[in-house]
Amino acid sequence: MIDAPRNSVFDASGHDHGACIHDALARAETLCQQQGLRLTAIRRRVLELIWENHRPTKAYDLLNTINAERGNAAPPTVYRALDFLLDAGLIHKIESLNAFIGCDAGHGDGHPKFLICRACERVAEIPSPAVDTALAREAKRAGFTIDHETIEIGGTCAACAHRS
Amino acid sequence: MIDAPRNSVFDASGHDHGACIHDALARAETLCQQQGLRLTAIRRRVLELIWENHRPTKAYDLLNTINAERGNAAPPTVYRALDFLLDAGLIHKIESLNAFIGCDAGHGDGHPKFLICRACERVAEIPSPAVDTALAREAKRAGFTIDHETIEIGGTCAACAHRS
DNA sequence: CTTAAAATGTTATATACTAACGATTGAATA
DNA sequence: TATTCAATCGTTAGTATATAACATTTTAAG
Repeated sequence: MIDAPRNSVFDASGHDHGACIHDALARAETLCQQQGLRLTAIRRRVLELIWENHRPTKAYDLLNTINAERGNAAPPTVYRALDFLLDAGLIHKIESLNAFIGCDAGHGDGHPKFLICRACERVAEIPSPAVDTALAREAKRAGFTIDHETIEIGGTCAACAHRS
Repeated sequence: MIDAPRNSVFDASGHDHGACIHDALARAETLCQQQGLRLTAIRRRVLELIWENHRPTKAYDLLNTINAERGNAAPPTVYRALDFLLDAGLIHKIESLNAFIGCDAGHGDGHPKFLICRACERVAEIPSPAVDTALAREAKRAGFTIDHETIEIGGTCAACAHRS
């Protein structure tokens, strides 16, 4: 068996989740301040819920939670917040799950890529310049101009494989 | 400007679409025969409609067409056919579009990867062993076992870039 | 033929997302 | 500080995507 590398999302040991959420929100505050964006109460709360969950989170789960808290949320309430967070680069949408996850900047400068464990439902954002390079080469061969990449790898993480 | 390679889906010239549909259905018949699967009338018709369209095709568009033809189709009619075709490997789902496209085996032995032109809505299934290799290496590093890859590259094909 | 499994029909419902418009808030500036 | 205009939010309604559950029909195998 191969251990998940330290700091991988798949390695839950040594993960101070409170600090993790706090850091993510602090980064969001900073980014919004720098860019002149307004991290309003709803937007902040949605981002916080996504990080608290620390798994791909569905829009309607967010909606239910927010409704329980404030009582007056409708779908647009949540979808607008999600759109804002997506545009700001603070979250990503996982297309294959119709769900949203906090951006941990694990993709570096490249396009985001995800390893998605079907057993524990956790998602690791991985960098891979080699993948970007290979895709860029294929696109060039086809004369294709890349706007956006959806790269979602489903499977089983080391911890879950070990458990079973 | 770079021309799309011959035989690319993005190169419409020289594409005999009638033969293309015919070949796809013949391949499906053969595959089902070999595997003991039943390509029933509905399943065959859904596959045919997807190939006729030759673009990512929505479930409810299929539903409307089939309803116009047979009059008694409900969502499960179409989704069951789609599930069968997906399981048989005869079509792929494009997650970022919630749509389905015929498998042209352009991925070879590797995982399917798609270039999706937002202008003409065409999709090319591309092989890229280099991408597969790079992803396999990343997965191995993380101790992650890959089941399925969703790789969908959105952008503009050569022909559409040239037109504008 | 009989029978059991596979496939389909049918109704209902769950989940995902957006359009449209009025009310409120808040930052910029007259 | 009062005004104003754009951004945000509330609210209603509707569209789009997908599945659950169960009845009926078809089909292949015994």
